[in-house]
Amino acid sequence: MFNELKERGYVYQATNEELIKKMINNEKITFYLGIDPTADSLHIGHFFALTLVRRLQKMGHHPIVLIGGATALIGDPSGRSDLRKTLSKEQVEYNKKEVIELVKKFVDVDGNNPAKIVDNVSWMKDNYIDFMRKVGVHFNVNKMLSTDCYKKRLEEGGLTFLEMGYMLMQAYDFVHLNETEGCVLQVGGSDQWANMVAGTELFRKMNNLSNIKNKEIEALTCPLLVKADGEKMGKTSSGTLWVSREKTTVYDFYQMFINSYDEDVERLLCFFSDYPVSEIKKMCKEDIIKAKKVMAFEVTKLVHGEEEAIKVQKLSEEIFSGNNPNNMPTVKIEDNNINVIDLMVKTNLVPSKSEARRLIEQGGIIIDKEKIMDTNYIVNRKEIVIQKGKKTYIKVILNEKI
RNA sequence: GGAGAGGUAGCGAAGUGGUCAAACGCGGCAGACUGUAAAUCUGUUCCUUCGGGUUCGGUGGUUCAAACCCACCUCUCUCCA
Repeated sequence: MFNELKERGYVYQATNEELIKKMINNEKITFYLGIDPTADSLHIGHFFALTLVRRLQKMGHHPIVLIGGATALIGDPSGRSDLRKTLSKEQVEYNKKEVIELVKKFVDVDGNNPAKIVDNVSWMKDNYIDFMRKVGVHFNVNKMLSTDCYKKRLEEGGLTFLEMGYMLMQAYDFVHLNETEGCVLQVGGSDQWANMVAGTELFRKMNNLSNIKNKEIEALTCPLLVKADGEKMGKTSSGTLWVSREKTTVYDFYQMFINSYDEDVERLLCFFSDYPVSEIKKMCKEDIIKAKKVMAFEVTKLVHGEEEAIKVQKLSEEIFSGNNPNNMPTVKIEDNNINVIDLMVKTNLVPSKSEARRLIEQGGIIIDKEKIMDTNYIVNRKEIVIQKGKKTYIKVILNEKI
């Protein structure tokens, strides 16, 4: 079972790979993944980590998903070059609700091996002195500063004590979950490595168990979801790629994956589909375009459900084969006899009139299959399909009471 | 608290009284080529009623004229405590 995870590319760093392998293959363990509710939705990176949780859960291991209600108030400095904006308590409360709902969609919280969802705010109520005496003593600042995760913050300067506190909290979470839930493994993205290792070390120090075998707790990271160009996956021109359809439409979500680099397809299929690795390799070798389609479909299915995935795949194919399907992304506006430029701004196709004008001058606007070169073009039909560049299509219905 | 260095368009970074809507690089967008991929080449990248308008941390000031000079404020960094 461990080998399957490894083959699929989930295993990046491990505190003790042999031991983790044994745990996963021979035991039914309790493990956890932490997510800080720093936004009111999850992005694709969170979702990726959750697919590891799903896989472990399917193998019979017991998942805990920790929602970092306390840690979100501090803000993880890992890998950052600037101080995180501090969130208000109300904001975190709201985010928590939204995030929990999404987590419930992706990880089984019913059935005979339900995942448990916990919030670290419930045990982070210790007073400061107690916490510092219990946890703070075990942290060596020199050592903390030498870790990679503080590197950028250190280079940019201005690392605050608040941020240093983050690691102590996350480390303590692990110890606490071990005490209360018997949790022995933490999984997470590789950016969390230092925080996770801090947890295993804190555990050892607090229990003074360095020489007792089989009493260890372990950490396992999966690689960061990056594209072939090294950029983090999920950054789009309109912002982050979210997994809630209110924040990123199913269509945009699907398009994001269908536009992936060829080199990324195999890896993404390993993560987001259940096809055997050998078959995935074969698929990519034989027909990369087809494999890409399968990949985009599978991710969309996982995130938005099979019905939506089928719908959106069909839609995408129709649009890009030149047809104008009914359920194309549609915008309704009140006007009639409207200038193209105003229309483009009004439908949010472009942020400004200048941008609209530029696009037209460069031949990037096509309305009902006719290239528009005149910035004074007037649209007087009831319904048009407007195309911006090669990939953006919307249908506009005019003269509609909103 | 003291001393110094800084804050320029999405980012990095030039510019230090008029010729600056501000070089250059990255990123973004569009065009050509393609496979809704990559690479490459070309154009473009504050807003505009195309007259102009509003930008260079903030607020005042000097000047015919300020990103550039002065004062105060604010934020960041480095060194000292």
